[in-house]
Amino acid sequence: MPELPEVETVARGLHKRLAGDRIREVWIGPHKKLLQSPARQMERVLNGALIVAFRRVGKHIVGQLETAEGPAQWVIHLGMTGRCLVYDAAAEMEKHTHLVATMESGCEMRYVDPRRFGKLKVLTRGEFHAAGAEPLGADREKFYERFHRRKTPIKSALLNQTLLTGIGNIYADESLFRAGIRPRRRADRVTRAEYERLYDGIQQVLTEAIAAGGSSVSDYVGAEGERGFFQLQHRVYQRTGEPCLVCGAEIQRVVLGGRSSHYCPHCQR
DNA sequence: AGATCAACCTGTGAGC
DNA sequence: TGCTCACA
DNA sequence: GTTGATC
Repeated sequence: MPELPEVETVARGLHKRLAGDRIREVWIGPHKKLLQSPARQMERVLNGALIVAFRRVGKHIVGQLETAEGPAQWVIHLGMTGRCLVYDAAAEMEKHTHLVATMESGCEMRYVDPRRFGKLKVLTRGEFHAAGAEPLGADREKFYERFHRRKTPIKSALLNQTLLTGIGNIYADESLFRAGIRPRRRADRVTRAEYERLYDGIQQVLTEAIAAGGSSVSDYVGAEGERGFFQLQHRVYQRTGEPCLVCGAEIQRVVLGGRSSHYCPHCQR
């Protein structure tokens, strides 16, 4: 599942391969629900656009474009199974390919998404901004202020993208493990000291995951098809029934808001 | 306000 | 091999 | 992964 570290990896890969290149031709598939801008507008903006840069904003990939009409932005959300891949030549078209941008250099950027939960749009005015704060380098005090009065489970708060943007199921569980906090603890019952540990845990987990190229659970791959390897360092996520790497206790699984949560009953309180 | 569940989709692996 | 169920 | 309805 693409969360902040995976999206960061993809954005860096796209930037490396495509910055400075120009889109020569765009093909858009029939599933219009993926589009948050009309297909016509998407084609008009992308066709002939110079790719200035790609960057990550929360879980969004933002392509900075220069078009005949002026600057524009290409905003991509990968949903659960979206992939942005750069192909060298006209490789065989993968199943579930929904958009192909052929570059002047000859390579193609393809958006592939089996479940079609992703979203694509173009903006021709204004700067794209995510609802919540970036977790990496977030202000410690603001982080505490925004969380500590909530009655919702701490894990639900971490998944709330209007508070912090970019944390998903994997990194919420892994951060809570590092902080020693159970996912169901009410956010307003988490102590100040625990919030300090949680903040540090988030920084560490995200930084390490980015360095590892993200987590390749299910079929996540980066822009050049490379797998991440942070899944090898998961301490609780999808380790239900296995021994805790710290204390040996059995990792537990509970469902919270319809999503699996994994924790060590001994290390996390 | 918060919790739960369904919806949006397809693929995969487990178990019978 | 095929069906169903759980899960991402 | 996100959103919207309902209790």
